[in-house]
Amino acid sequence: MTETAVGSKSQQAYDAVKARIVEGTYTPGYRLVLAKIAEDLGFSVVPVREAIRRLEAEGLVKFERNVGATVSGIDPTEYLYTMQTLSIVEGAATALSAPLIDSVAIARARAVNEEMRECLEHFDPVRFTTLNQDFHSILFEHCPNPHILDLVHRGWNRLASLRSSTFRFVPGRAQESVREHEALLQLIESAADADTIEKAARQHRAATLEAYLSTTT
Amino acid sequence: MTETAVGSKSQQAYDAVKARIVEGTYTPGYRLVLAKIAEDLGFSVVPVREAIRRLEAEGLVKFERNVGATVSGIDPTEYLYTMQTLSIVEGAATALSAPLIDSVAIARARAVNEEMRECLEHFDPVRFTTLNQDFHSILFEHCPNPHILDLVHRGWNRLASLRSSTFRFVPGRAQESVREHEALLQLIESAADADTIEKAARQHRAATLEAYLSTTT
DNA sequence: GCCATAGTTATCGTATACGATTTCGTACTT
DNA sequence: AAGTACGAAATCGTATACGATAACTATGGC
Repeated sequence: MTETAVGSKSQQAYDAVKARIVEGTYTPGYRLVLAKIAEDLGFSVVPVREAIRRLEAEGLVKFERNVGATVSGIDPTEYLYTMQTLSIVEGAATALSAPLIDSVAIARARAVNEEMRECLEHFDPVRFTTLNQDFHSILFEHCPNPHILDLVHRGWNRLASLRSSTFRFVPGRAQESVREHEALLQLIESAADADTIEKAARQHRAATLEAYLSTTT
Repeated sequence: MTETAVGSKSQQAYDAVKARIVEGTYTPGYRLVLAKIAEDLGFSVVPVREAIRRLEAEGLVKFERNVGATVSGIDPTEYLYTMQTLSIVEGAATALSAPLIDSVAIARARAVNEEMRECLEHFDPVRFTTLNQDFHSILFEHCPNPHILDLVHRGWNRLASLRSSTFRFVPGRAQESVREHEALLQLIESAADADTIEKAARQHRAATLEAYLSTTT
């Protein structure tokens, strides 16, 4: 058995659809027709329905009764709300996580940040954004409260569909970002109090949001 | 048609099961058998399945593949996590909401708090807890970010099943709580800065959690 | 007398089928 | 020519049916 972990067909359907949304095969506004997806995947509509409902609960798709599901786009307002929410929960998660981060994790994070710095030369927004997630994951992943961690993951998920291009819109922000990362690491290393770390982490994300907003206005 | 607003059967099933969990008909650990619920409600299992999945996404039920769903209990750890999460998101929601609260809403909140104070005489934990939710709802309901608001609602939902008795365990906390409410109102009235309000709201909830924890240890 | 194993039952997972609702196109009326 | 009403096609919502999985029970061997 090479594919033990696949689980139920609902699960497979969930993974498949989610993957296509994240990788951009299904773009925002795309009409998700149950029957068609079911046929593509090779099974019936029932598991697909469940998968869609789960994605709806996570906010990745919008569902309208008797009409159908569409990939929920991120209009600027939606982006703002999501980022703001993420700034709050991620800030909290990072603060709670900080005391539990050992020195090897710090080193890993610093290495990732170094890669980001190098990446600034011949700037690749997609790669930069991936590294950015890696960096922050290291910081908040030790958060002992699974609920908060779950909220952080959901936030990242919601951004996933446009995540690949976040820094495309605000290239100038990238350098600041790398600097703030280092500052954040030093706060954690020096065992700064939770409130300070939370504020810094929240502010870091809020700054990215503001940078984005200033390009559109 | 006297029941226009009921919507789909999935929705009805969702509402029905959720109601029974909240009101305590289905206690934590209760085994939710799809076929039985379907029969009770008078329709087939398919809509019930979807309802259960939604409740799972909200954390009200736990689902195990090929085994079934049970009402997710709140062991002390779970309670701690939920309260901590709620303290963070509710604090943020209250701070964001504060500038938008007009004087009539303040007056309403104050009236509710007055009721709570009266309620202290011949203490009724259930009524007190209901009023407590009313009070806080007034404060955070103006939060302009729907995602955060949604997280707050989910948090309250998770607590719903044991909410009716929260203050039964910590009767001493009730008086402090009323005092802190008034302090919170004054902060909002005086247009205190967001950070101050957020801290106060968060601390208020954290204090309830600590009071609860001190009874068990 | 206890443990292991096979059979049974309860319950879930998925497929298929059909009725319900919405949407879109077309023809008819003004 | 524009608007409305009717009808057809697409899609969703739910029911029923059956196969799959896991918990339970009883029986046999040690």
